[in-house]
Amino acid sequence: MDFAGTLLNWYNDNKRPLAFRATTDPYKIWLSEIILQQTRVEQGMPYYHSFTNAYPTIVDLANAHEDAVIRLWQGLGYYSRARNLHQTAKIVANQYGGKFPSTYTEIAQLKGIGPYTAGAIASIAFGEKAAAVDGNVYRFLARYFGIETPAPSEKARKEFTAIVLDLMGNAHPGTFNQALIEFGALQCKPQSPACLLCPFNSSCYALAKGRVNELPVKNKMAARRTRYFNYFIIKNDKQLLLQQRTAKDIWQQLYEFPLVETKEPHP
DNA sequence: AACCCGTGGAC
DNA sequence: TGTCCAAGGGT
Repeated sequence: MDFAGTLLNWYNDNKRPLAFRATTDPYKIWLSEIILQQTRVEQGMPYYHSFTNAYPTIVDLANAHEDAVIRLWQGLGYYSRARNLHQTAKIVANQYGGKFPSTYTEIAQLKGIGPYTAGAIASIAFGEKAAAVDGNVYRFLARYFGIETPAPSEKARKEFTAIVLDLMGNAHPGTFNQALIEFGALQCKPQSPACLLCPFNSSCYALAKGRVNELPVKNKMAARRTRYFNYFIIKNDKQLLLQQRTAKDIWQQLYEFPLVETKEPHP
């Protein structure tokens, strides 16, 4: 059994029955990919259902008020995803006649869609042979082949894209990409991967070399700053004072209590 | 290329 | 309690 065959057999036996896998609607596949960017499946799934329920088609989403879209997104984080989602819906509705573009090149030009998401949509919704290299794919292949190129980086993205396209062969691109992602998420996990039960354990570089915990090589994350927001709750019997964040900053366009920001907690 | 953008679960 | 970081993309 070759790599693709082994992977697809594993996927057939182990894949989760996720709602966005039960549709061929490019709109819903796109929506699921945007929601799942840097977001766990368990956290994103309620939002996927909320959006598909509130906006059954991409034209419905395009016709919504942006405030309503952002409000429905509230709690998910990375709100630029919601703004780009709405903007892209309007472009598809107005410039593509409500029909989602069907090629990687066209899809990749839309806002909020980068190399990973374009590859995912093109392959899953339209069967185009494109790679969808996310963190799961990078981890699995870095371990399996012993690749030490630090990620995320442009160099790593190109290197892994070429490998995926080669491994894919003539398999269905969308199924193969989802299998690769699901394998990374469920089997070749970041911590304590299930190597004893892994169908690739007889040919995995990292397992053979005892380097499972050293791969993949990751670029160190930028240090995070801590910000302190001190809110004033101003209200009377009927009214609550809120202000909208219009600045190009965190929580742009969301509403909040009046506040002062300080460098230390509790001034 | 480096930094920014959120939230919540795992440890 | 603190740190890490997830189906990344924009600038």
